[in-house]
Amino acid sequence: MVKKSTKNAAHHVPAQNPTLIDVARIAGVSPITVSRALNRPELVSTAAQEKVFAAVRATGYVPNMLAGGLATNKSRLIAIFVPTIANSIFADTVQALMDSLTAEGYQTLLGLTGYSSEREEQLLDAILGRRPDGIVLAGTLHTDESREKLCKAGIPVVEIWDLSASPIDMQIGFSHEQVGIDVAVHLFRQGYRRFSLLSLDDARGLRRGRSVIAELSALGVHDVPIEIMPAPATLLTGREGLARILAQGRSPEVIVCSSDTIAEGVLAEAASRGIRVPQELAVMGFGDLSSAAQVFPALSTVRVDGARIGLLVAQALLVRFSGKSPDPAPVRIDTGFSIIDRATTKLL
Amino acid sequence: MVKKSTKNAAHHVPAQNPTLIDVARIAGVSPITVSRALNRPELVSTAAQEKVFAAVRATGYVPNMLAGGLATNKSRLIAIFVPTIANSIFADTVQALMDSLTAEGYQTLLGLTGYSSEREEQLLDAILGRRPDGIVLAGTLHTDESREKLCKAGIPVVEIWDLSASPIDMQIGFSHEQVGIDVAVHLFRQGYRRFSLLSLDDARGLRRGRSVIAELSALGVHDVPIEIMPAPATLLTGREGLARILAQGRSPEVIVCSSDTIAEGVLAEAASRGIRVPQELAVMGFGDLSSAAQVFPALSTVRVDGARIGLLVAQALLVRFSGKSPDPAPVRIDTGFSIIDRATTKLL
DNA sequence: CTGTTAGCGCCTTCAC
DNA sequence: GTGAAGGCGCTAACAG
Repeated sequence: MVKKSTKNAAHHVPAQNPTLIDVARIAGVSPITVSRALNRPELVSTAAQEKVFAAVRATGYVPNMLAGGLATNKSRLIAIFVPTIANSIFADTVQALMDSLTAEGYQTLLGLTGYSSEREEQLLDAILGRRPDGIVLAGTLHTDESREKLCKAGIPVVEIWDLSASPIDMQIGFSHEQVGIDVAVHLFRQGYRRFSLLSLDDARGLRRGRSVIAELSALGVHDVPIEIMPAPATLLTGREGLARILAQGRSPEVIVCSSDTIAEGVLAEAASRGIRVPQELAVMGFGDLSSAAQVFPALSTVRVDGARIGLLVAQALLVRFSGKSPDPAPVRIDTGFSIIDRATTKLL
Repeated sequence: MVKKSTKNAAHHVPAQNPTLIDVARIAGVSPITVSRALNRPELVSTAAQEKVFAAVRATGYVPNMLAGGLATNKSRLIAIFVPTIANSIFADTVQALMDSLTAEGYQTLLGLTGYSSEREEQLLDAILGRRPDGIVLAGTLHTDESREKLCKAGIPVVEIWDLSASPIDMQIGFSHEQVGIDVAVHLFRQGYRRFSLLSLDDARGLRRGRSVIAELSALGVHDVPIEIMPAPATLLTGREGLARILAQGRSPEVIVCSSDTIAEGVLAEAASRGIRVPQELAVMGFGDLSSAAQVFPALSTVRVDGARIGLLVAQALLVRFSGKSPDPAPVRIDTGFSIIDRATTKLL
């Protein structure tokens, strides 16, 4: 490394990022005044403020948040864990959350947990090292150590897209069991009796699926088969899923899929086989991913308002940060969902 | 705020995150030895290492990277700017980049620039404040001030998904002009003569479109119309786009779209109007978003290997970071693209 | 191989 | 309304 001391030599060297002290010197005030002018301007006279702002502009000063964070023990960083962002039902949530937080001066650290719990552990450590002010969990945390570490971190945690028992801290989501029940009842009322389920090997998807099966059973429809596909979900997953179901000699009237991506694959496979949807085969998805209806007028789905969840999460966190109450009110919001029936009505 | 001093009182207080000093005390070594054991274990005796690791485990110590970053002037943070992540052609790139960087101990700061250049400015400031070690630009930087700030930040910058003139620093992408030329030539050779373009109001999309028009003109096909839709791209954009084109009384043989999302909308609109694709209307997309072929066997597209770009970016950055050369080799990689023709062959 | 000293850039506390 | 001193947690640089 080249030693470039001699602070005075402001020749044409990249000049090292200017610091608050540089700004103070140029503004002719003390460093702390600069700090205050930038962070709590109400504590500083207008005259001083102007001198400071001028100096900031002149130097192109950008506050070093690493230093600020170290001093205040606040990073203004929120970590959010998601299995993946490609083609993800969480995309809207992440986007909304980031938008809201950015507007309040927070940044987001995205953690892609993927499908390996080992990766997840490492990632958690790495991110905890950044001392985030809050953590949002969109996927499930697979290992117990992870959960423990989270708790010990002593920061707000929001689990989203679910309402499990045993919350770590806050929860903003909906009941996957209820989804299963509502889907089952809805389709049953439409007149469907021969069901097949197609699910990703994913905790929540399976919970929804089991709930569908249980409810159907209560309605008198037994032995509903479920085909489980390995992660990750792609369109091929759906195509192959339908192929398998048909290869088993089943002839369902309706296929309930654990995600829209899979459902779209089913539609593609049906199309390539000349099966008319929904007349010969109805398809139900989940997530209303990318407004699937606009491409597939015949796809019904369970719509979850991902953006709203993101918004609520941001609010909940910001309230926590502003809150003085040492023992904050517990947050547990059921955001609900809605069944969008575009074309499952059975044509008898 | 409740004052919780008296470090000895390790009763059942959340105990404040343990610091390196706590670990050192417990391990019976000096703080710097702990630091070294964790960061450059080769400089520390095995005996000391073991004492340190034991103490780390006992305390659940997680290094504070804010402090570390401040001391080393390295944040191990890479910022990446993308217009949006929902339904984005950059998703694969982001995913691949994050995966590679995470494996090397770097984290990613995602910046969603959206479509407002004002937002972009703020965002840039906020992120520069984190002192990232590198910046990746997937979208275009709209304002000149932004570009200047970037340069003055004095860190590696990688512009991706493009090969414009006047690079800021490194470039990893392909020529959008070349895409236009290749698409034009390809379709012309297939026998198409009546074209319509449908583009988002987006700098690169328009560059591709203009290039298609110019090349077609060179081939003797003139007056190719281009319909420009406002951002953001959704499936509705495509549907409406086709509707407009048809409403103008045009009857193109092929529609060249600026993105797969738009192309999928066109397919949906065509389907709802009973227009057979590709027999009556061929459709060409761009990006090969989420392997569109698997859903739309009749959609041709320009395939870009987004994941590979992400990988190359990570490599380029890591080389820079390891590199001692004060004047590193310039990086400008043409990743190319390929035209995937699934069904544009004209059936005469 | 290990420890000491000093300081990264900022903000808190307390004084004026 | 402003400033001076000290420290946040960690790691360079230099000793030993």
